[in-house]
Amino acid sequence: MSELNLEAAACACAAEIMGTLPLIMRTIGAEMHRRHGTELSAPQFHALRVIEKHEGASLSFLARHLASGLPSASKLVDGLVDRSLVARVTAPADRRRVLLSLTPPGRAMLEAFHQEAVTYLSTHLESLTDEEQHAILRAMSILRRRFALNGDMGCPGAPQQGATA
Amino acid sequence: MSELNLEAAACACAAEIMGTLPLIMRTIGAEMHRRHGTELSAPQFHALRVIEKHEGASLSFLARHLASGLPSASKLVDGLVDRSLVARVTAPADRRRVLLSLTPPGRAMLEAFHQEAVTYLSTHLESLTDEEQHAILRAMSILRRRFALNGDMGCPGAPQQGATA
DNA sequence: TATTGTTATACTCTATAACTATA
DNA sequence: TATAGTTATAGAGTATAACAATA
Repeated sequence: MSELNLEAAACACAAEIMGTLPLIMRTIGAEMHRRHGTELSAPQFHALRVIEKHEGASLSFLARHLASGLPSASKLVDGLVDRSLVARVTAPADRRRVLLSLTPPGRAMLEAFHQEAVTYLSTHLESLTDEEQHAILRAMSILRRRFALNGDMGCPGAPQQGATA
Repeated sequence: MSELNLEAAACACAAEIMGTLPLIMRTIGAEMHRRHGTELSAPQFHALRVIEKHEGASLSFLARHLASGLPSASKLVDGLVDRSLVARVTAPADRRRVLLSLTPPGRAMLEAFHQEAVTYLSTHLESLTDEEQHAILRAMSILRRRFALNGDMGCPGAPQQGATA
């Protein structure tokens, strides 16, 4: 019965997560949208974050991290390149591939939006006790380890070689 | 300096949340999409959850909870009504308004998807220790209180009366 | 006149399929 | 032949503006 209890506890955890995370994400999204309109959509913000963390990422790599298809990622990048937020150049070593990187304006906009979201979020957390804040930090640390993308889903630019197998 | 530290701690919390929550949400979304394709999109799932929790909600109420405009909500509901997942009837007391409710198939589909998401999530949490699971439960409880919609954003069907002012 | 909701139109995001270019 | 990416086309979601119906 201890295994059964473990599973029940995991499900209880999962249900709480399903009841809480979407609420927080919508709260942040709504506030950012209220302040900046359609200046930077959630997919665009996400794409910038991936490219920032993986400078020189290929389009396939981005698509995997976006959990979307190549055409979607390609079109998304089109818009970011048109607005000079992302640079897209052909890879010298393999001219089929592209290398993505942030332009200085792209980096600046990403940093500004991220900082603004963090600051907004923190207004909801300031009145918490030290102990409560530490509980959140600890939970985030546990969750991040559990949900971290396995092996970074391949090198930023390298072709896929059975990452899931 | 203690106030400064409190603010810094809140920002650190916020940054961890920004680094963790989107990752989890994308993981769930990608898995659900992998299993069910476009059978039920995230906005549709969210709309069903709001209507389930607030039977008889008006379109305005739904739009507020979706953090979207009335036309978006109207079109979203169009699709759900066309698929017989949601019932939309004119309110007898005020014929300008509509009352939204789940149909039995709508309720069944929502329950199935929610249960599946919870079960999938729980597979990531089963191997955690009791203490780690409790840390997550506690953090979710704290966060949910902080981000709960104030006063439910008005009664489900009632007109807005300066909720933000 | 104010409020609820819909329709018209446009843009972003995503998906599938067909295509190009490179390896 | 296989892989990386783009283009073509279609559908969902959202926004603004204009409109209809009701209060």
